[in-house]
Amino acid sequence: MNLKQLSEILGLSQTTVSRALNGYPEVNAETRERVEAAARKHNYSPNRRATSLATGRSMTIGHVIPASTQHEMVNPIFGDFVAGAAGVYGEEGYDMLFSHVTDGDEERAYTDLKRKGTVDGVIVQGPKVNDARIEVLTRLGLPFVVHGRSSGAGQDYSWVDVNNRRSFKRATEFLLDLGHRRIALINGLEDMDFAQRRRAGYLEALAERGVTPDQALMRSAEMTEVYGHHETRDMLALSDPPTAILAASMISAIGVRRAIEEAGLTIGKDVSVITHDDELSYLRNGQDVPIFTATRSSVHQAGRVLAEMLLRRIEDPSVVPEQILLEAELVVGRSTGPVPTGD
Amino acid sequence: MNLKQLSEILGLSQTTVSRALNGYPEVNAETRERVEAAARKHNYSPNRRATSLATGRSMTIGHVIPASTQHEMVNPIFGDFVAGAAGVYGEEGYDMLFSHVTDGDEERAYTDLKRKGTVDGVIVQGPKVNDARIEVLTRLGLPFVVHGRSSGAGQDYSWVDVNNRRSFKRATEFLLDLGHRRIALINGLEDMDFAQRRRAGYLEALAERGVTPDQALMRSAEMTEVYGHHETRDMLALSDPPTAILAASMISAIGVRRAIEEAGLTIGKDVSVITHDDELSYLRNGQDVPIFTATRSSVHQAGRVLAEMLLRRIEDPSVVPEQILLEAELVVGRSTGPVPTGD
DNA sequence: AATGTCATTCAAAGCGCTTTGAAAGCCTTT
DNA sequence: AAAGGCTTTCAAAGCGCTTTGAATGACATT
Repeated sequence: MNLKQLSEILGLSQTTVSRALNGYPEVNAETRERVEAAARKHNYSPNRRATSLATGRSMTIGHVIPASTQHEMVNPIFGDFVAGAAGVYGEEGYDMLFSHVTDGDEERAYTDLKRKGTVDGVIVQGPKVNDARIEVLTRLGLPFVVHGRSSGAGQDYSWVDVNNRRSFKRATEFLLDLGHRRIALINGLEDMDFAQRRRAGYLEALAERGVTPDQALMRSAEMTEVYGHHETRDMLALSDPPTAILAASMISAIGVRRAIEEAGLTIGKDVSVITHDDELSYLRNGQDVPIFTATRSSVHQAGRVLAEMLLRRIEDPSVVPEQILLEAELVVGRSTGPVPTGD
Repeated sequence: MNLKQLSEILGLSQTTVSRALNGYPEVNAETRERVEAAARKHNYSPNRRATSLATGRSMTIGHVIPASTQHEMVNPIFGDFVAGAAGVYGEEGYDMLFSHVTDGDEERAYTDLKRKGTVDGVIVQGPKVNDARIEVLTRLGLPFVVHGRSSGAGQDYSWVDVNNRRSFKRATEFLLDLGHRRIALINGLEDMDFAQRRRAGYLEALAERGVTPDQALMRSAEMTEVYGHHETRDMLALSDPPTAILAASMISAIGVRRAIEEAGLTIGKDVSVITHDDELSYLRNGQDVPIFTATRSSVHQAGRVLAEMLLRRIEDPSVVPEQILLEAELVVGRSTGPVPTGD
């Protein structure tokens, strides 16, 4: 059932039927009702591709997944973020498209997306320091918003980010207040912008209290469970092990906990742990009392906010870029305590 | 730059340029080269929507996410599965589209997808017992494959599944061999088909050894960490607590571990744990020696296999449905041991 | 009665591509 | 020299929709 057939059945022109269905005012109320009834009856809905070709809009939002950072996709954080965005897309009638790109081809991918008209806009995830994508997208004129920021990207662009520097600074201060001096940072990959900012906050807090940072206590990699475990085990074996650990995600914090327990130590007593908590649906930080003391910020919510921002930009691309900086809460759980008195 | 412009530049008809670019044989070799060079030079690539409209193929695969089972998307397992599928789509030039559907509207969503021509096929995830989607899709004639099976769906359809019954039977037997008799099952949601089969395997093993199943030791819910923790804590408080636990996923197993340790017990000694391990990228089951004894089957691999199967069906919808039953390995880790001798 | 206005409706062009059916040009065969 | 067969190219139709510009008819105004 297509528009032509429907209009023939109704004895109307395609124009009138199309207008009736799309809510244009210059259609007789009675006619409109007849058309709508017929559409329902014959189960008509317009062909997306044809509509898209005619209007120049695809009603689809793109997410480009590079093959290397394919890890991006398997990261549980990704799921919650994307689910947040998808909720908004759904409400507004947009679909979400993932384009899987072989490495280094990102620029070409965006160019293609624009030229082929596959999507109306894209969300940039996991921005690195000095991320090239921002310049490419600005140049292409393809509407986009960034989850996070990219230091040194130059352009003025739309983003939503957590105040990573401040939240990690506060977390570090919290540990310092408890008397800890040997504080380790199990960070994410440091070419990621967020990881840089977290480290900056951590270092800033140490500096203000006159604590000299120790390279041996600063680790950086993709935030898996095994990684959290491995680095913790490694650091606990040091002659001067940390008494507190800052972890970058719930997943690596789980590895941290495993290593601490394997070492026969008690979390929150022998070793304090603070993690960043993205409020992942499948990895809630406990039920009533949080398992981990944590800097908390919902990545699901961030997904919603970004999607809304992007749709606004698509509506009116001329609007000036928006920036939203979310503050993370510092919630106290059972994983932190005063520094153990040496004996 | 579109086809018309490109053909004007070249002094050729659109037909010839289109054919040259699409590898049709009836184009002079020299002409083809000229066309290809020009296309590269002017950075031409065909408009997806127009191509799609003309050919009737969208080169897109759909995944429908119901709002309720939106949890589906935030499930870390989902990420790995989808990444596996996305890899195949990428290689074959397909895109992946997520359609977010308000609840109960799934049937309409599929109907729309078909009628609007948005996708060439869909992957059905998380099939329930007697899943209605299979009948709908068969009726619509929209190519599809199922990740898992749906008992009682009647139709003959294509699927890839893990032998859940057998793997949970083996895991149970493994525990029985170690002398365990109080074996708990922390299952997934039991309207999910896979959970039913796992329970069947578990019960079968118990029955063959003459062990009477205990309802108090069988739990079922969405496989989060908190759930694993909660049920374990609850069961350990029983007057006759389990000495072994079967968990449905790494995530809930992590919660199980937490509860065991909180109770001051040692995993693998006081309580044995076996989990199903989907080989999630961010939640590897240890590095060399597995953390948990586990039934292991890569969900990433399943994603690849299903995607390939679907593309085959799209190529030739008349081909008879394929079915692949994957066997899970039973790998022994440090979470299982002989039943503690009562004292 | 002639003119102007408004509310409705329509025919046709256009979005950018693929594909059908025909034409043109050049060889080969008779 | 005419006919037939290849190879290569092309004009035009068609995919299903939106949208422009025009037409129609009813009604109010002069």
